[in-house]
Amino acid sequence: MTIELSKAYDPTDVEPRWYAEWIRAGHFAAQDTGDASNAYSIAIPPPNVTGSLHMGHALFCTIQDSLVRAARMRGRNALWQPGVDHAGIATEVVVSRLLALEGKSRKDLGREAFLQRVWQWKEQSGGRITEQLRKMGASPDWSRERFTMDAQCSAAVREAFVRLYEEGLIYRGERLVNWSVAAQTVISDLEVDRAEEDGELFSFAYPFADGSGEIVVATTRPETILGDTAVAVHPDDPRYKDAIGKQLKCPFHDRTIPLIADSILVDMAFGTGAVKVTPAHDFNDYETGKRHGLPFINVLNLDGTINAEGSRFAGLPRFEARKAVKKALNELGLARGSKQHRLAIAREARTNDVLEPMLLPQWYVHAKPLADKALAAVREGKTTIEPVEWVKTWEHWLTNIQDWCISRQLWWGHQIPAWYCAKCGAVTVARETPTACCKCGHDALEQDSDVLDTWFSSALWPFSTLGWPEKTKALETFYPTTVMETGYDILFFWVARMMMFGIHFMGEVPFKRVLLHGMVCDERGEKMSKVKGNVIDPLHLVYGATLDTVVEAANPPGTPADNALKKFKQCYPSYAEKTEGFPAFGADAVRFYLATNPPQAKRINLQLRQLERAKNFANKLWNATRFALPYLEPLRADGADGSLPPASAMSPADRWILSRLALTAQEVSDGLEGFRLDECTTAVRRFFWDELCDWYLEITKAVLNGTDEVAKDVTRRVLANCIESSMRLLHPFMPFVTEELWQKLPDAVRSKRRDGRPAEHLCVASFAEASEFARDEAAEREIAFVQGVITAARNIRGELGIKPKDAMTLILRTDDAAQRALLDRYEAQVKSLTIAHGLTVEAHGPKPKGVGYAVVDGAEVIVPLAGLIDPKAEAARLEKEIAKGKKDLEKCSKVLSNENFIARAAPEAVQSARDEQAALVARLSKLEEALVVVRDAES
RNA sequence: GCGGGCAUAACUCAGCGGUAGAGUGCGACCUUCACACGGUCGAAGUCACAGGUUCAAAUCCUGUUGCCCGCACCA
Repeated sequence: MTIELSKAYDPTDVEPRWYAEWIRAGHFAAQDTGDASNAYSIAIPPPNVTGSLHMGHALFCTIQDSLVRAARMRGRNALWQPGVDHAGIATEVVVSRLLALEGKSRKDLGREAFLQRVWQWKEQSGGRITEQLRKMGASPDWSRERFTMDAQCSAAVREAFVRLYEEGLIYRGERLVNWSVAAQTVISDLEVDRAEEDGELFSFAYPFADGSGEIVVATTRPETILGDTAVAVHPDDPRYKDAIGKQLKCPFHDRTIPLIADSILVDMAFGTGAVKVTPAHDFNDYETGKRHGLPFINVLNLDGTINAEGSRFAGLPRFEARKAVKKALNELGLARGSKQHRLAIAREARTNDVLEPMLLPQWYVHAKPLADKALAAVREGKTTIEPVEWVKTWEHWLTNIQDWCISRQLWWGHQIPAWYCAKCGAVTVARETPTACCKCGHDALEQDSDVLDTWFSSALWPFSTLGWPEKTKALETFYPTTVMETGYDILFFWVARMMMFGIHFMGEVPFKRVLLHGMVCDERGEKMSKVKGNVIDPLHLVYGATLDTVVEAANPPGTPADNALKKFKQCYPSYAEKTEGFPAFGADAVRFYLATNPPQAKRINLQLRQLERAKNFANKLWNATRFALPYLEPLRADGADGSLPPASAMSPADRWILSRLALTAQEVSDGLEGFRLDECTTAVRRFFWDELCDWYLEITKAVLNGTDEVAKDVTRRVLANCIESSMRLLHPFMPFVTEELWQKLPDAVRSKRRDGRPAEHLCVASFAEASEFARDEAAEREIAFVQGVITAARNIRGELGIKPKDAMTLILRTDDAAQRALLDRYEAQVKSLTIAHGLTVEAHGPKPKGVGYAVVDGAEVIVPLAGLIDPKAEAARLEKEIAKGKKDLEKCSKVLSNENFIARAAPEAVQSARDEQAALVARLSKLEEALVVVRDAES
């Protein structure tokens, strides 16, 4: 029964079949053995429950799944811990928008009902991203899927909060924070998006209270005048020196504020050199206010309207108030003009709302002591950060760390386990809901309405998912995790915080190695964003999509189609001419392509051509296997031996390809160890395509179609093992196509599991290791010689324009017995690969006329086809070769004529230079003789 | 302003002390019995610039120029 494969590989036919199989077999399940030595674990960076798969997810999925699959095949107890986080702000924004469609607000529903709605929404659409990860071939242990809001993770959050509070590492304090009016919550400094925008710098005058003139200041936020509590100048500024200490009259209030001197805040050269100070609404002014003991006047309500402090402007929304204040100053005759001004505006990422610095009480984590331990862990090598470039950034940030504001004024999240006593005002922080105030014992307690920052629960992820605070077998087995792999953009958000909490709560780092990847960008290197219209949905690449669909997904909803298309083509120039959208590249191709990017690349410019190449590679695997399968049929016989034959039975080509395979397996192994998936994929691609397909397969055709049954058996087994091993080496990167093809191979050649048990699927078969195959340098040299001869003959053909249909014969001359033996042995292959009709192997002799000529390792390749060869062209070709040789020889001789080189360089370097020189001299003399003969024929 | 990074073939990027690499693209040829999602051959780089260390530098050091990314930013 012969297995037939279609002519071209179709991922849409193959990919959907295997995932369910793997799941059914339970291959992704990790075991809580308690044995940490054989464990390999990666905690997934939990995607937002609101999200859908983007290229960044596809990238981490590829990298992590490749590492995990390789570990699993190597017999490690591999756990890829899956899950999603609750994404406080993002989710609340999404659900609030849905409510808005019904004409309702969050507050209309109330906390309980709103949370119900969020859970409902989460149940409906929260599973989307994990479904999408399955499409990418991800192999986490789904039975352990966690959610940051589930009971286990929530218990961990509460435990962590209470412990930190009891240890004095969490406190409540009033400070200036970034308030989002739109999201109705504070956000952390890290989540602030700053971008330059055009604004207006408005100038106005503060009159001195004593009537002795005025001082002019400027502002981009005139409404903050309502909260000014000083004007500052530089102490050394001669213009204002004498006025320091005087009082200034507030335009809208019946009060005066002082003119103070501050060298930190004030830049004499900017504007008038005088700055208004609003300590409750500006970060620099806040510091200034603390330095000078100024009052802090908050003028904003949480909804962004001006509060009672704003006198007649009270109740106006902030931007209305800005206009009104300007108008009023004009009317008072205090306006002193305005000008266009570029300034960096802070916005909240999800709502794009302008953030307002506000003085509000919030909960903080005292970060310094935690950060010091995280720093030490990396310095001591307990955790390594790769690529190493990031270590400096890590150091810089952690040494200058600010306390972490962990409270958010949201409903969706872990409510802070702190209760305030209505009677004495004391705070009770507890694991279980308390019934009495810890101080006065009264029972009138109200829980803090805020929730914790999502990153707080994410920071516990590597151990909360394993059951902490319980002492579980899972923790014992998999903590510390082996690798943390994520984007460099969340080094601070997440990696640093996991390190701090991991060390603090577990007493051990949460991961031994950190691997940071870059950002997937468009073809021009621009970060993907809907605003730019360059977002590509990875699943559109996997399954294919029409151009309309692709372009629609690239832009925000509602973008006009023609405009969207134009933007898209600008971002992806290689698609400028196309009309048909994406073909189904398949998950394997997307993965393979993503894996070819080195980890130190900060930007990964999505190159659709490269992706196409990856798809073609899958097709190559398919077709090479399709070609080989019929020849492997005898291995399906009962009791057939599919193992590698002894070296003594193998031909040089057999030993050569296995030697290359050994090298490749080593490169893949090294690449995995060093997180250089680019090197892994390059190595296997080269092996399979350039070596196995282009040479070995071609060489074996003559044998497999021949009559020598013993040779056929040997070749068949070598070929089968090469293909089988290639599938094993590639499986972590391209799980679907390799599984499909591996399943089609005869049983006798399919590898077992690492522990010797049979492997029903490739995904649990033992990984291919270099030790399975022998390096054979002699065979490598021999085949390199045969390849050299073939390439030289092809070169003559190509350069001289000898068409394939032109009958060509070859004369190969060498006095070296080993070379002659090889050429005899591979006569059929040399002929077929050069399309030569005849071939003679003989000893060196006088140069014949009218021939194409080349020298390979001292052997001569002669193409005696007088009728076909243009002597002029051949002369030109030889001259080019000679010029190249002379240049090399010159370099070589120059080095060797340097006495210092002979004396100081490594002896091997000197020897190899001498060998090189000798070979070049010999080669050149042969080529020059040949040139003379050609010129003879010409004249 | 402070810190970090990058400048290598037309493009995207490897290499990081011993004679310049890959893929794509480009030019020519080939539908030869797995694959045109293929095959063969070819052209193409003074490795940003200037110094220095070394027998030897794309590779190490210093400076210059040009880009990029963080952090802090002018009221």
